[in-house]
Amino acid sequence: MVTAQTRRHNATRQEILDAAWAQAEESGVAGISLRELAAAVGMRAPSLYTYFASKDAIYDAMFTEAYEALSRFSNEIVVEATGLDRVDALALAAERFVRFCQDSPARYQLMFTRAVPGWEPAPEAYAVSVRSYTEMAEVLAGFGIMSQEALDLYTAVSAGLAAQQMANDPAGDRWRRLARSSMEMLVEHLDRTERGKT
Amino acid sequence: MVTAQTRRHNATRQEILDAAWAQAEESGVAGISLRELAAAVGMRAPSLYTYFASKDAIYDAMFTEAYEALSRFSNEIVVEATGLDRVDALALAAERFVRFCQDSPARYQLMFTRAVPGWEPAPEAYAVSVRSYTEMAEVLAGFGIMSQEALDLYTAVSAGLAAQQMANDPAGDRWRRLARSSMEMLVEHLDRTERGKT
DNA sequence: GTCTATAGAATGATAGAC
DNA sequence: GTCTATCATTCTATAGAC
Repeated sequence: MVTAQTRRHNATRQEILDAAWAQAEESGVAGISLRELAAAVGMRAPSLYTYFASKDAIYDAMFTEAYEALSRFSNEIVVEATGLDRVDALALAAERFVRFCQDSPARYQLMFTRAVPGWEPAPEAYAVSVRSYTEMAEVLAGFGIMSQEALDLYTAVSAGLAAQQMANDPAGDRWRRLARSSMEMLVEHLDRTERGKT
Repeated sequence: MVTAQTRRHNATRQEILDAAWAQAEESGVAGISLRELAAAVGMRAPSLYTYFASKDAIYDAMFTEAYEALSRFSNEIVVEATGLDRVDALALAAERFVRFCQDSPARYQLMFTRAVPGWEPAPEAYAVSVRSYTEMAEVLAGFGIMSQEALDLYTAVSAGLAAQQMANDPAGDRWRRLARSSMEMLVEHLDRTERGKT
């Protein structure tokens, strides 16, 4: 049973996480300081330890939130892509994925680069990311990406669009706008090479 | 004129940089500590300031070295690709580029992710990276990548192969081995869409 | 050019009062 | 659950002797 007390506890926990994201956007994921973070939610640093066992536990919670957001993203794409053909669906997914990355550079750092020296996700947090990947694979299977190799090629292209966009034009659309043509490229390649594969 | 003294000075500078790379591979680029770095070359931390004006200056020198290595890489590719057709040449370039990234995860971090909070390359170091990019564009033009859009698509695909390889299989070849098929994909796409473009 | 000593600040984390 | 006080480090960087 969820008491009023635990509800309040969880709400405060969430406030801390939100402030942590804000600070990560400002100073980089590795630049989070517990003193500053506490100040942002009207506390002193030691009080944070009521809500998180350590700084690494905060990173784990953020990492988990990030992959939960990616799961929601996948589900949204499924809905929006209903009735579209393969190329349109994949183009939508890739274009939105680059947007998802641009929405939060800090989140991108945390999810896809090893930005925090000495930290790696705890097993439970890592499991969330694996589940999110599996969901994404299922969504893409619905768009005709059936083999492991096709999936790896799709992830390479969309990760590449995102990586170039984030590194060289984080606020623009220089690579994002290539989502459609790159997915035409991918689909025609798969049609040519994967006839009859599972 | 280069005196024996400045030659020794430069040699020590290089020793420090080599040790910095070693430490970056060990602890991440952001994890370099001047005390440890000095100890690795048999000095105390303050002595480093004879060779570099600041920690950021060390990052700038490393960044410069990294892009100089990428320039040498481009030149090697040109030599090795002599006589190959477009697809073979591009496949070679992409496969080697992923290897180049895998050769040094720390270098990859420094070049392509914002891994050091609060640091960005000084103008002079940045200029080296721009020059390296220009050289690479010339090499790729020789391989039939003529338009800006074609170049952006090529960089997206090869950056994507590298990003996925580094993030998910840093010691393996799961994405690197897709270099050839992804370049076939790219070339056939360009042949289809870029007939008659400059 | 290298050292000792140290400034000056920041860090994550804990003890224990309230 | 929050606080003050503080531990125990770590950090980059500088002053000044040799």
